[in-house]
Amino acid sequence: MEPGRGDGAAKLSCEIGYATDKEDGLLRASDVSTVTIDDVARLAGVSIKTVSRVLNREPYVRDSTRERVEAAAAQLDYTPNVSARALAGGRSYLIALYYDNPSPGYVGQIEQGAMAACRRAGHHLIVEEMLEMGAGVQDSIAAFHARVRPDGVILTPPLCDRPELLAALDAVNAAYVRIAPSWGLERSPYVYMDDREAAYEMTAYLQSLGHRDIAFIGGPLDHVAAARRTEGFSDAMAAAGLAVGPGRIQRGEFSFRSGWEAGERLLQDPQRRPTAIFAGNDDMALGVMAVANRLHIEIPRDLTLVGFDDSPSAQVVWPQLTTVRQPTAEMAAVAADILIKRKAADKDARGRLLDFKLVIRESSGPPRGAGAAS
Amino acid sequence: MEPGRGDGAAKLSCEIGYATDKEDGLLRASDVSTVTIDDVARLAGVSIKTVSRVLNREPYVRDSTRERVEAAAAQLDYTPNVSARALAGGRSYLIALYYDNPSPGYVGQIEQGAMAACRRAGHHLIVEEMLEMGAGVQDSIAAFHARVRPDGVILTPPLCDRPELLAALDAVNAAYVRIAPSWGLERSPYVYMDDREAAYEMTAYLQSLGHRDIAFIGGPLDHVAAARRTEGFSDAMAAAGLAVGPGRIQRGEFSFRSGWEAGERLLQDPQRRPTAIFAGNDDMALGVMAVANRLHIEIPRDLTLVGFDDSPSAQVVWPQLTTVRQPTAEMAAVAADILIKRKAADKDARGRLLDFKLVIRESSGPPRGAGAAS
DNA sequence: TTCGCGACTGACAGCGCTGTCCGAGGTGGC
DNA sequence: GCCACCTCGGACAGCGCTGTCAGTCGCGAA
Repeated sequence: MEPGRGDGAAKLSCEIGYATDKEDGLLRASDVSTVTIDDVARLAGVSIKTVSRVLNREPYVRDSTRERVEAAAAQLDYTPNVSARALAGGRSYLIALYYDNPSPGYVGQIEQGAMAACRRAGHHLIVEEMLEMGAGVQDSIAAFHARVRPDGVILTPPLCDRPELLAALDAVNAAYVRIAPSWGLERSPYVYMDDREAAYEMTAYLQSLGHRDIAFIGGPLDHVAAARRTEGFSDAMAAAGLAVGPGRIQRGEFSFRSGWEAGERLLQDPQRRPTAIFAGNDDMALGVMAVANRLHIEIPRDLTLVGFDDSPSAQVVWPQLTTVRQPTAEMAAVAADILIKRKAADKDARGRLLDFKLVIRESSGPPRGAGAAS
Repeated sequence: MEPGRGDGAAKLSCEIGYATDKEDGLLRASDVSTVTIDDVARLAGVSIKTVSRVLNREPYVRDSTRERVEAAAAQLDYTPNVSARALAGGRSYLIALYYDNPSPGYVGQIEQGAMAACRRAGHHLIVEEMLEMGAGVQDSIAAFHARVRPDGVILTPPLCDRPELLAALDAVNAAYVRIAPSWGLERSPYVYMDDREAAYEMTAYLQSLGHRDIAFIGGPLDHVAAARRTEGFSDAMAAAGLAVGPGRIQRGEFSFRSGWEAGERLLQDPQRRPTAIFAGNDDMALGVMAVANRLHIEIPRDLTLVGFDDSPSAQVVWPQLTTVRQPTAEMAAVAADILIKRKAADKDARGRLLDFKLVIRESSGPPRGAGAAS
């Protein structure tokens, strides 16, 4: 059935043979003869098991032996086969990334961070989109883990807050790390950043520019990170002794449209416009920007506008958006590392805090008519 | 070392046991006792091999037997283990997706399409970012294939046009499908859409709105799809008997910045502005939009602006961008299907053509002062 | 009735690797 | 100088599944 699968000949492992079949229409199977662990063992003059020990960094291998084995492996370009390892040992060398549907830019960042960490450790990333809700999730998770047995799972928000999902993972006894979870911090290791502090700093930055009448557009009520951003804004205003006027804190849904609507409420009346608007995420900031364009309010001359996330779109508008860069990729990398090392956060907490960064671009400036910044 | 790995007890497969170890700091290993193929065989009263036959849809299984096995499998929630299958049979049930660095939105779409196709077929998607160039690629591809042995590889543009990469894949005899390749169409199956036709139709749409002085911003010279878009534009203008004035075809790099620059050249002189600009991709269209905003040119009243790609940002600006939707996800799904079925495109060609779609949004309208459309 | 053939099923041997267990040396203490 | 102990290396049995091959059964043809 499979053409070109040499039977006895396949034993002559060392040589690299290219399959010669060119059967029309049939995709070539990858039946290049492989170098196996006992090729390495033979070349190094040791037993298979010793090679395995070197590979797995087990103790009790003489340095000289270790080096000989490593040299042999390098010479043959030997790489252990993941399936065989998974089958024999407990580990699959696969890390799964689950996501539902946050912005593609966000997921992309997460993916890259996780992938980098995996690559460093000889693991691989396998991506799963979890769309269905409710009971279906349990089944598909159970099935996935029975099939693949990933060494660990990375959960992105808002997925990482769904209780059925966590329950399903617990049921198959999977190791998982959550990124920026909103609750149940005791349930698993997690990685996060300080949203409150970031919002606080951004607000302080606006104040340092000379703004006193600053509006904030928050996110969904059930979104803990969003709440903490609002908190940071309020705290910073209070700390500076600045009043937050009525209607100066709007609620949005983290969408362009909701940002637009909040922007209209804030900017409609020329008499009551704030000099700066701090949107709880970039998408909403872009909504505000669209309103401003329509009303011929020039940014940053007439209005300072800042966002949060540093999404790709933030650089693809004019003026480019001042925003907060989340350490998204790093968070994913740390999460992957935790899973690969099979150790929860090294010391004290199970949560790992990473740093954000203010990204000052062109959409922010001193308020109109202000002299130098305070 | 591994706690809780019952030795003899592990044979009592049917029951689901949750590991009880709660060793502090140590992530739980997934050592839930598994239901294996011989549990199913026992329950169905057949041999392991027969279960395997049913699983793999092999012929020569009596219908009644098949049903009994399927019932048993369903009752036990049995799912075959991928690693074991990979080790024993030739197939890994893993499809790899290689990408370098196109826009995250694009990759996200590709991923989703490929993932959906994989899921339908009981496969999984494993994502690899190929950053390094040159010789490094060869090694890392060889290593990856030795480790993972994916059943097939999906190559996205512009990756799919790199000869060293194709050579490396050929060397390990991997099956791959390319998405929108620019050259070497005979080297592998591929999936694509008709960029020329899409650009032609978009141009015709602009003409139908009443535009006669239309400018086009093309892409990089070596980008075949870009060239075909330019071609479609030119052909449509010629077909309508419309002249393309000097400087009306600009070249960009598919980036926001290059769109901006082209936009400045096109819009700087109020006397010589086109009534419509067709940008070769959305990012460049957004660059033009930024220039227009700055110059207080109102879209679509003073200028019609359209893009190509339907990237996520296209909806996150105001006015929302009229553009061409590429069947990105479908292309990836088709690519995955080809690899899973292990058959090149069914009949005639190795290339599979998919349909695009014009997405009319708010950035396009009749030229200023025009009455009804022609 | 016997033969032959196609339909169907099962025993068996691995795939490439790791965990377990055991045994051979070497080392140091008394 | 002997034994206990530590250090290191190898034999062996699978992990869970599939390919191969050798059957067994039933049924129409000879």
